[in-house]
Amino acid sequence: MSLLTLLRSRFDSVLRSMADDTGPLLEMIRPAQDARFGDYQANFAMSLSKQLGKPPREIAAEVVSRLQLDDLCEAPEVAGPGFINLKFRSEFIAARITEIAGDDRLGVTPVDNPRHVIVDFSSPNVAKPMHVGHLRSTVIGDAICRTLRFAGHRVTSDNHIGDWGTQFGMIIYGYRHFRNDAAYAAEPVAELSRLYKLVNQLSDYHTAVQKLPVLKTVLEKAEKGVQEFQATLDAGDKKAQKQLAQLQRQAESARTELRACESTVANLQSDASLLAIADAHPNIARLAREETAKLHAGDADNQKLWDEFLPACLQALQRIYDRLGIQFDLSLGESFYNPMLPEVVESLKSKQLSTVSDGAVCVFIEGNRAPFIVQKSDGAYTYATTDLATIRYRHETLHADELLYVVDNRQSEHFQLLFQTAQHWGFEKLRMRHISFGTVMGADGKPYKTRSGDNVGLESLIDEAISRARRIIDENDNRRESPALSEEQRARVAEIVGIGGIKYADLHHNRDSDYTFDWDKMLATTGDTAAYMQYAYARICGIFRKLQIERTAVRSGCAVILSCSEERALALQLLQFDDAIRSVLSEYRPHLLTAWLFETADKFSKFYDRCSVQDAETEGLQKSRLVLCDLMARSLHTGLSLLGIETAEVM
RNA sequence: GCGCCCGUAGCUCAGUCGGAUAGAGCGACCGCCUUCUAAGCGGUAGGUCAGUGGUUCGAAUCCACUCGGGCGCACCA
Repeated sequence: MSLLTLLRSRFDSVLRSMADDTGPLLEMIRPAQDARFGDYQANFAMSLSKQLGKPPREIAAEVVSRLQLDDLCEAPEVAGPGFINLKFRSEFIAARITEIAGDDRLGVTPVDNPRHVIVDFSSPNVAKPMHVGHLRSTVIGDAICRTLRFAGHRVTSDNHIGDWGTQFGMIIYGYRHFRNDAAYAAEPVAELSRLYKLVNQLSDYHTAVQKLPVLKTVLEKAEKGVQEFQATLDAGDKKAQKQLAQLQRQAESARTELRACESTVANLQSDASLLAIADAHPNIARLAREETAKLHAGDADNQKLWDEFLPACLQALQRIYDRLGIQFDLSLGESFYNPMLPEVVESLKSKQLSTVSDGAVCVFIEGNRAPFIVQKSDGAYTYATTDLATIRYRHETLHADELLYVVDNRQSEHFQLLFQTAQHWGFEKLRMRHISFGTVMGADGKPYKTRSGDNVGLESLIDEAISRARRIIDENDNRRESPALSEEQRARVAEIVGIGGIKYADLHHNRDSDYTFDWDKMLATTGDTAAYMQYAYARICGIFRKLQIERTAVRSGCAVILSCSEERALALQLLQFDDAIRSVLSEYRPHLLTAWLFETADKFSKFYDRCSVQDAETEGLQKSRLVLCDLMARSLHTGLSLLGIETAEVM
């Protein structure tokens, strides 16, 4: 049982006689903020004071007098306005460590009510190379799956691949008109990706050409508006000043948009051969859309091309997942749900959930102005329809209890509408949750892009991380009197550290926040990084190597002695792994696990610094320290593995 | 115009659905290797928690407004 659960159950029996609902009060028992206040603190007395009409300190004293805690804690102390400070007895901590020393689960008890959770993450489009925008979903989703599984839930990871959207029309169009056969034969995915980009570029060009005069007019109007307003402006009128600023912002954004448009046009026109192609395909955007429509309508030729393209595309994706060490139980793409879509719309209609508006079949959710469009006016279905079909399939066929969607926060409105529609549609019992996350930013404060403005490819990102890690490893090992690593080991460690660095950097931020991508911080050997944790792990392995002791030899029958504050702090920290896992899963926030890992590694480093294992005063103390070391190593290894991060025995 | 999110140390970020003197890492400065991996450890400096008002025993946290920034908003996914 976790320490918190244990404490709370003891408090619960006392609080029951004082309050109807003890839940919120028990929530207020937490790890102490400051070591001076002990290990844990209970803060409920103050909020209980009004309810009971007694001073908080009196309440706290009464609770303390009735508490049965002697076997766990020193005598509780009432402090300040009514805090109850708790300190575990060192004998209790030592006994618990001995108990879990041989436990594969490191003291983490499986959940009481396992659920079947389907986690929908990564979800790239095929034919477009994966880029840094897919990183967070992939890494966070994987960490959530692993943690849920470890906690005892049944988990199905599902990659909802975009394999049926408009990009296929573009590829088909490109393939028919611009294909380079030799390139296609050699590297089909690269060639398809080139074709996609080309068609996309040509479409954008024509759109930009059309938009140009409109944007010019908009800008002129906006600028004129600013001038006129300025002319009549009363300098003392704050409201007018604000209005002016707004008009100026509008003009500025019109200017930005116009410039972007102009540069799209200029870029293409600067390339004569490209311009010739563009001129020869003036309606490329519409024609590409029509290819998509034909595919969806069951056109045999397009279907044949799709069947031909898809395996190669999936294989390319798989290569990246293999490098990242990520596996999916299912990869049911959009195409899988295509046959179910008409029925979904029929069902919504028959339940009178939908209305037709401007020719489109829509579900209107109260409080939302925007409709949830399930069938466009041209008869085509949307991703809303697919998402509904997916929900039904996951619940009725896969028997999921809970669905998690690891998707960036710009889609939050879509998911709100989706979940509410699904609830009205009859899935009230199914838990559905959008696990949203922020954007990966560059040093310039804008979404992370290459210098030329393209998305950063995931493959090159991985390569870069590994090669940077390799440089650090070489430098360190070469500095030693006799290098500890072979060429093969260095290459392997570089992968572990490089990929671990990418993942850790992502996971250690609260997922809601945008975060700034920074190579130097990501692969720093100091501070809160994967490398620091991995290094701590390798140092422990070094102790066992040096003393020529098998790690498994200390997992049973060794008494734990906590002879100094560093040992005690480390031991207590290790007992909190269970609570760390719980906290991660309560709102699906992996950064709470990175925080625990860092604190643990930090406490270990202090222990390592001041408590020699080799030169322990007694044999018993050495054994005890070996127990702590082994448990520490396994906690680090397990904790990192829940984040999808590997460790090396030697670094 | 409507809606959602954000503003915390020089930088990057935490801050556990209201709790004690607001934390960490990096950077800066000062120390520590004849001793298990110094990719380590100890210490110092650094804050008007964007601003104003409110709610109460108590606010970075809740409410209102203001300022500043980001992102969505009808047939793309």
